[in-house]
Amino acid sequence: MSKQEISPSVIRRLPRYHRFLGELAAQGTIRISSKELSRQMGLTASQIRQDLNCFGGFGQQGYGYNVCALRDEIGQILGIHAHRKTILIGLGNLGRAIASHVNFSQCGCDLIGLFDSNPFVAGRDIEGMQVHHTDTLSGFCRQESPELAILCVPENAAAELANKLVSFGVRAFWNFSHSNLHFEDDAVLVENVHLADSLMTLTYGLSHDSMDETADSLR
Amino acid sequence: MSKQEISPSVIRRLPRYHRFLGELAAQGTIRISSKELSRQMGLTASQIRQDLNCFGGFGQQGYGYNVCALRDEIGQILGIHAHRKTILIGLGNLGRAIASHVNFSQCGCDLIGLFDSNPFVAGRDIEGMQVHHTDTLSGFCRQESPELAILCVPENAAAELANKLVSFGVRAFWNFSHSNLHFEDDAVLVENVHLADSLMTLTYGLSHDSMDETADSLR
DNA sequence: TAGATTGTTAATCGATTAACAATC
DNA sequence: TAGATTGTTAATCGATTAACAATC
Repeated sequence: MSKQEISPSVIRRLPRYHRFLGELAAQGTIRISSKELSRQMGLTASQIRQDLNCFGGFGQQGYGYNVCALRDEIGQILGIHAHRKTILIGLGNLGRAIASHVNFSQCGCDLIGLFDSNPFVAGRDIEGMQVHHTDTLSGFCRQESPELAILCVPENAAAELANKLVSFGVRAFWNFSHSNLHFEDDAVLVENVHLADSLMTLTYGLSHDSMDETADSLR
Repeated sequence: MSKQEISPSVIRRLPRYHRFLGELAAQGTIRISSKELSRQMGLTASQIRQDLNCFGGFGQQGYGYNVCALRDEIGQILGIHAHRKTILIGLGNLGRAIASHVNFSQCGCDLIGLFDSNPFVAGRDIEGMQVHHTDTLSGFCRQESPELAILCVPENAAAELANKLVSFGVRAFWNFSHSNLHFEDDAVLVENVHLADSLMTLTYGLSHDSMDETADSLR
């Protein structure tokens, strides 16, 4: 159990810290102060120090933070060395893109199985992995015990599938179907990804931008 | 210009309201109270009423909200009827998935051009649209004046490309390259999407779950 | 009218920022 | 030592929740 409950806002910033520190390390930067890091990330130095001190004192007064050491600490906190067994269900356009585009090992995940309910897709090879038919999920899970499932299935199939997977022992869902998964049992973790929501904030921004004539003429 | 500046937290909830109201409408629900909607969405009724009242009084005391009318209002606020001219650059796995998977018109966007720098990709047809070579971007933008660009290019290509596009008049970026775009000029809108960040919050959750033995044994 | 539910103000809570003593 | 920068406490700010009068 961690010291205290860490707030979601802090947790959501951790991957970003990890990313920036990785870039700094790649550039050969050895040390960095919270002030300089805040400048580069567009945060305040206070916030960075507060965030990090949720987990421990990783810096040194008068010196700052060692880039590599801090990155490693954050990686540990995130659990990126955990090799969580992960399966992906639904190999349409999006599923295939996720399978090939996301760096799973950098996220602490091992992608060990691909599944699709379409018999013309099952059997094919994608990214050097064979796609299994969803009918074989039960047996696969009994044997491999995956912890995390990525859902790239149609909206109407997601809830039923997820329930089944929970009964097979899956404890976390990265859900790209347009549904809103939710489990009473909050031992089951869910990230509902709605890409369109992110695009719509741009649509909103464009409409409410003072530069914009369309919006102006509408009011 | 809108009444007051709306907070980003409210704006980010709008697409979600829109989505839920759409589902309710599809189910034939005519009216809904903030209380019932809050139950279904996992929010508080207070928050819903506060959020909506940023934009106007869309309800009726003693009755609640008309589902369709409210949905239309939120759609207007988001600007989903704007037909923003949109281009997508980079038709690798992810670019192709975005092009085919996202419902652009529902987001107020018209996807009018696909571009790739690879001459073997340029010329091909994707989703019934011809892919142009990135060399033709300048001319295309002069002619069509797209407002929004979706970047599915490699990290190292994103910043330079984005700068060029701004000079061509593009005012908003949906950025899937692993870079962090940022413009001093805050008339340029940016949504940096880092899919892996979302996955990592699950990794974190699995590691800090009390059920988890790996994490326990590490402390 | 009575009941329901909004719109809105006030209270609370949490997250961010500022300040500064501790210390490398 | 002097300077820099952390870790941490206190102050501020903003967002969420609660309460209730207005009103359909």
